[in-house]
Amino acid sequence: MKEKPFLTPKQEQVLNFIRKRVGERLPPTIREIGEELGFKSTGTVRDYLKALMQKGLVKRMNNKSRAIELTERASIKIPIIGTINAGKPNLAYEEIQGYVDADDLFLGRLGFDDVFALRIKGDSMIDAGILNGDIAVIKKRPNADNNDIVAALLDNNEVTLKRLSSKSGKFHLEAANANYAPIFEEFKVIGKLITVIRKY
Amino acid sequence: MKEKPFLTPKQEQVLNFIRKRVGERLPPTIREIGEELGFKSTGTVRDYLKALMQKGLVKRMNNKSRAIELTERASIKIPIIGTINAGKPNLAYEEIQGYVDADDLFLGRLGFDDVFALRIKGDSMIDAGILNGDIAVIKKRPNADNNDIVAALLDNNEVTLKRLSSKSGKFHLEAANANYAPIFEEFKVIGKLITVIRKY
DNA sequence: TGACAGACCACACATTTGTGTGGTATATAT
DNA sequence: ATATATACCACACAAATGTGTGGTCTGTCA
Repeated sequence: MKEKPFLTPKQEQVLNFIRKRVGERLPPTIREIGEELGFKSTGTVRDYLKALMQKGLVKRMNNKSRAIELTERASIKIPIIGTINAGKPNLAYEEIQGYVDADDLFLGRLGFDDVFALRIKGDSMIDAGILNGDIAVIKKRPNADNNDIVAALLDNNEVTLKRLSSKSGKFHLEAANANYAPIFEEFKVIGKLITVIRKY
Repeated sequence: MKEKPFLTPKQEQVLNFIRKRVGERLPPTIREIGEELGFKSTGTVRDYLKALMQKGLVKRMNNKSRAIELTERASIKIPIIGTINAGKPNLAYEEIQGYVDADDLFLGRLGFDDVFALRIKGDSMIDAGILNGDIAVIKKRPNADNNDIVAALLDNNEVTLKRLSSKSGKFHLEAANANYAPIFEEFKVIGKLITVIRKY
């Protein structure tokens, strides 16, 4: 008995082309897909799209140009790999543990309006793994919970990233670095840390 | 003399709608824009698009449906703020220091083919600010430079993230945690760390 | 020997979508 | 007073794009 692959090679090519185009911004038209893969008939492409739809990989809207959507299942993902088999020359993707969705990995469906970023200066949060130069993505909020890392506005009009801490009912700010003293002065929480990104 | 805003309010509405749709996957058609903003003529929308193009905010391709692209200047960005003025109730965006491009902040124009991610287990790189649970985005490469952080394949078929180090001509792997000994055994570099992402 | 899926093509047709010309009206600049 | 820009609308038309029907050929499954 042969292995019945989930997708035929051609189907995968079609899907990959859609992935590529979606990633590059504009989903392709039916004719663009055909052109790319060498199909001379739009009907052929529709057959493939039908197959991909039946397998739950793409969704479409009727009569709308370029309205091809990748489903959760097919969207652009980065594989999270675990152990790699040394016998293989390339990464053994059979050992994939899961996927990181390229899109919502970091921004996802957040409204862009309530999000801003701070570039970290200094080492006051180094013990929390937040280094100088990192980008801290903050979701605006006027408050946060105990132990959350927050962006706070200090009296001197500076913004700082610190851990919110409550001792005996009152909130204060704590650095994650023994060289910095906690801040007990007035401050205002302006947002909560949701993501840290560091580029090398 | 009145302030001459860069964009009229309506122009900004059009731009924001395009931003929204682009972010949601499918750029709008001219008629979709008109519908959203209450324009009854496609000509009106084209006038706006023309204005936005002249201001260098959008690019278009002729005769292609939905082929509206945001330029660098107009693309979806997250502001990096610096000092915040305490006098204002909201974030003072006048003090924006720059922008992080939402897209290429982390994945950018990398080919998805040569990228994978590892979820960090353990604390062996903690002094490099890479914590348990972080996602390390790796670009596949068979080699790297001294001091690069790399994903390496060990003899026991495990993948590990360590700093590549050369002493006396020979490469070995070093953890960023005094509790872990350097690795002098055989290993193969499979990729180089390009980004670390941590979600809270 | 069907039955059926994969892999195609040819075309006609319907819709959607982009283009272009020509208006109207208001406000500001010169 | 006359441009010039904003701010629209109405249409006609063309090009792009999606839909649908009806094939052919091949291989596999039962």
